[in-house]
Amino acid sequence: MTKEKVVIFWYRRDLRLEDNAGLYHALKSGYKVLPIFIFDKNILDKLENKNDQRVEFIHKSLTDIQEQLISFGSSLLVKYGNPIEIWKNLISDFDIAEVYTNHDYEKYAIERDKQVGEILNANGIAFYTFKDQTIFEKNEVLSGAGTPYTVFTPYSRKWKETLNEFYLKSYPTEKYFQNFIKSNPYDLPTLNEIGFIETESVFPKKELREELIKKYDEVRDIPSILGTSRLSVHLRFGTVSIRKLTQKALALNEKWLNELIWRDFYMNILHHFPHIGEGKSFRKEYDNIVWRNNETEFKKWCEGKTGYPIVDAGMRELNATGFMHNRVRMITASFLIKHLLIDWRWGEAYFAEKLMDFDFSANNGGWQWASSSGCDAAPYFRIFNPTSQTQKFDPELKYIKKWIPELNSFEYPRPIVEHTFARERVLKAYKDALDKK
DNA sequence: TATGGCTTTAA
DNA sequence: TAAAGCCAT
Repeated sequence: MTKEKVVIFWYRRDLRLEDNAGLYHALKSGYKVLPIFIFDKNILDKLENKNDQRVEFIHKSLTDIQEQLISFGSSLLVKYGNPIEIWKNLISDFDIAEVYTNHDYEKYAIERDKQVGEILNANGIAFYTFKDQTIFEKNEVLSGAGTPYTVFTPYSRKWKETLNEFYLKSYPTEKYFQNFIKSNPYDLPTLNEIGFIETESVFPKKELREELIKKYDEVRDIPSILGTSRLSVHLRFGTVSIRKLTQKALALNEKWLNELIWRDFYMNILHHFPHIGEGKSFRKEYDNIVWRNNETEFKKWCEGKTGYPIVDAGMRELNATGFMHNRVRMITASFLIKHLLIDWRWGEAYFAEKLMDFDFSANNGGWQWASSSGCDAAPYFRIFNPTSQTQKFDPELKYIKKWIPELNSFEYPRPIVEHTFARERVLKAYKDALDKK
């Protein structure tokens, strides 16, 4: 008996059924659609922490999708292994007509997709990919001269000019759910089977708190308030649609819209300047800085024991929850780089390991901003003063006390370095490096 | 076989 | 950004 020809939709960081570009096109292909997800051994094996909340988040999101699919007689197929090997097996297990997926702009993903595409094409299978996780990508927002923007403000202006209703329209996938292939439910591998353990994490809700977003511009900088959307993890894994959120942002709050545009901006920067994906500074002259890279101090920073309360509170929030308020991300990053004169890549890697919402382009963009090596970065002589940042954004020490209960006891460490001394030290290091060119 | 300018395309 | 299709007069 010949197998029925199917189209495969490959889920990656777009873990939702609704308003999903690649899924929509798959469902309209004229073939029955088998949705799949691959737990990538190459990525998972590098995660040292076996109670990684992100793996659990993915697992939970897949379970949600699975429940919906089962409710109308279809099922998600979830595999665990090396994607190249998995694809070879899929090709022999199914009679695949076409494969659909959404763009991913990270270095590893681009290489993986290229290899998968070659294998599929060699077997006569077309591989179709779509923009889904950004509003604009690649060359859709360019300057008048046809070059990519490297400064946010003109980029955002052009972004807003280019925007129209069409770009925000939802893909009505729900009209075509009958085009998923009917199947008995496939078993999802358990977390345990892929080498991880349950953490009983509580994840932020994916519903947008509209009343809060209306006041976003007033409260977003106060880390003691839940004044931000807390949707970053959902954007990271695509459990919410960027088009729907952008519609909301246009209606609710301009400042918050700008945050979504920053996200597009950094993803576009990664596309146009791939050297930042290879551990290099956006501005190459900043790779001449001679870092101190003191491992003991780095460890203290990681553990939240620098003796600077706002820095320590942030690092402890990160360690305890996998999240850090964005204002505090800037302060802790600036402190590591400029007060301790430690290579921003060390901090970038630590955030990458710990942040539930970790996204390469946004994380790298943020760290290069703080280190002054990035596009549209803070000037190198801008050095956050932890004390005045505290006075401005946590004057009653509410946030700090939440994370440092021993603040006023002898247990709390003395400052690791004196502010004015550190300031002069880093200014000289930067000056020396930048003069060298 | 009628009208105007360009490109492509649908959510 | 709404509605279509394709090329040149």
